Formats: sequence, structure tokens, C-alpha cells
Amino acid sequence: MTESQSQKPDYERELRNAGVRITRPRRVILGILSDAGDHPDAMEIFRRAVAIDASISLSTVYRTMKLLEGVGAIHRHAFEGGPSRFEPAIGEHHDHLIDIETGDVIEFQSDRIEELQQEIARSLGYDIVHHRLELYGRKRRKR
Amino acid sequence: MTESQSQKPDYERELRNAGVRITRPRRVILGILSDAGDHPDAMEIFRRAVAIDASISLSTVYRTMKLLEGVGAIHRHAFEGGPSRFEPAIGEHHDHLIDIETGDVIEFQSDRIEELQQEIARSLGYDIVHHRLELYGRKRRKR
DNA sequence: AATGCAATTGCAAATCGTTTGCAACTGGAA
DNA sequence: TTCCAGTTGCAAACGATTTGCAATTGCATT
Ligand SMILES: [Mn+2]
Ligand SMILES: [Mn+2]
Ligand SMILES: [Zn+2]
Ligand SMILES: [Zn+2]
Repeated sequence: MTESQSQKPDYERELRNAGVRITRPRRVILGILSDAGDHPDAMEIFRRAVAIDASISLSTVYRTMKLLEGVGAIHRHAFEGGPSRFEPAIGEHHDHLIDIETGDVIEFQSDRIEELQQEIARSLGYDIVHHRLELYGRKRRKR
Repeated sequence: MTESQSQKPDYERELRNAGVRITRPRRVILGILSDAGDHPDAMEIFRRAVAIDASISLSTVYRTMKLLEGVGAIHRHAFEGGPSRFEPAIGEHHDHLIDIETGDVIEFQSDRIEELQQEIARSLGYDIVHHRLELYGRKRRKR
């Protein structure tokens, strides 16, 4: 396997090109997002950021998330109940299954479902701009 | 077509059986929900309620929605951005397509997608408790 | 029909997640 | 280095929803 497909996005480059200033707080937040394997919310990102640079504020986390969402660098999820959660917009599209007991988020992907969504939308005279598919469930009890 | 399948749910009966007290505010709110053809939010329900009984409070609307959701009489939707929106839990299950330009909500149903969701969940070792499928799109530009 | 009391209400204040005004600060082009 | 528009931290504001509390009211019981 070559490293042609980096797992961690080079945000700094990407953002510079988008004409965004790379500041200290942003560099810290970008680093956190780059190697987050989960779907942290703003407060969690803030905690991780403060551990690196105590002067970072929650406001800046929120402002940065909004900016990154705006340039398409991250995705915002509004899972049931809780606050917005984020993840880098790398790799192929996927949807989520949320374990309603543990809160675990499991990713999955179904070309078939994606196709069907398109069909449905167009049969209704619409083009899909984006969508949201979330399954909420619990581990199947062993039989 | 007979009237064997009532379009408007008989909430009062349903709730009495569930051991819920039928108060004046509740009766008004239930009436509004019964013949709401749309997906109103709490504030909208409040407005419609006040038009019938000026003494109803927004708190009571919120408390009643929570109660009705709890007994499964209504569904709560958290469409992108806005506040929670509600609809009677009658008829067959359906999902929604939201017109991102007008805010219109269009209902649709796909047995195929529902099946695929089940398959996916069980392949991941889960039972689906509920799910959420929302398509956000815009009217296809006429070609 | 009158009684009794837990359930329900309206109101105001609180809460939660998020946004914003503002004065101080800083990245990075020149 | 200078310079200033962009960015920051802070505190206050925000919108949606929830909650404490004292007053009211369903409704089961006499
Ligand atoms: Mn994900
Ligand atoms: Mn609907
Ligand atoms: Zn998808
Ligand atoms: Zn569905």
C-alpha cells in the first residue's frame, strides 16, 4: 500500500488554498480533527484543544467548526438529542448507526440505498443536495 | 371508500386509556394536532392554540408534546436547523424530503430502503429501534 | 352535588448549545 | 519592520426547551 491516499487530511494546505488564515488556535483544532477517530462535539474538541494550548476558547472552537463546515472540510452531524458532532470530510460518504444504549457510532455505507434515494428524489421532481440517514438501535440479544 | 380508516386519530380515547388526564389545554392541542396536515413546531402549535383558547401557555404545549411523544401518539422531527416539528403518529411509516429553498416537507415511503436498513443493521449485529431518513434537495431545474 | 387531592397549569426564571459585539491581538503580505 | 484586515477571548445575548413553584383543576370518591 502506497501513501497515495493519506488517512489524515492536510488541512493546512487545503485551507491556505481556500484563503483561510492559519492561526495558532486553528492549527491546534485542525490537528485534533485530523487524528480524531470518533465524532467529537464542540465541547470535546475544546477539551482536547485546551490540553494542548490552554488559551484556546470555546468560541473559537465553534467559529472554526463553522468555517471548516463552510469550506466543506468537515461534516456536522446532529444526532438525536445531543449537541452537534463533527468529523473530517475525507474518504467516501457513509451514514451512521447509533447504539442507543452506549452511544457508540458505527459507520456504514450502502450504494443501493444511495441509489434508491436518488430515484425517489427525482421521481418527486427533486435533486438531492444532501441527506441524512441515521439508524438508532441496540445490540441484538444473543439467541 | 368507507370510513373504516379514520384519518383523524381519536386522541382523547387513546389517551384516557393510557391513563392521561384530559384537560382543557390538552383538548385544544389534541384538536390542533388531529387536523394538522403539516408538521408544525411548538411555537406554531402554540399560535393555533391561543387562537382557540387565549390562556394556553407555551410551556403546556411543550409539556404536552413530550407527553404525547412518550405515549407514542406523535412523532418528533428535528429537521436541519429549525426547532422540533411534530406530526400525529397515524398511518404507515414514511420519511421526508425537505425542499431547502421553500422549506416544504414532502413525505415518501420506500419498502426497499426500509428492508435494506434492516439488513444493514442486522449485519452489524443490531436491531433498529427507530431511524431517520431525510433528503434535502431543490426542485429539479426544468431542462 | 360537595369534597379532596394528586395532576396539571401559567408564569418567570433557569438551562443548554451556540452565536455575537467588542476591544485587544496577530498572521502574513508588502 | 510595518500595517491592517482577519482573528481572538471574554462576556453577554440568543433561541429552543425545561423547570420550580404556587395556584388551579380533573375526576374519583363520598
Ligand atoms: Mn462518520
Ligand atoms: Mn410526515
Ligand atoms: Zn448516505
Ligand atoms: Zn423510514
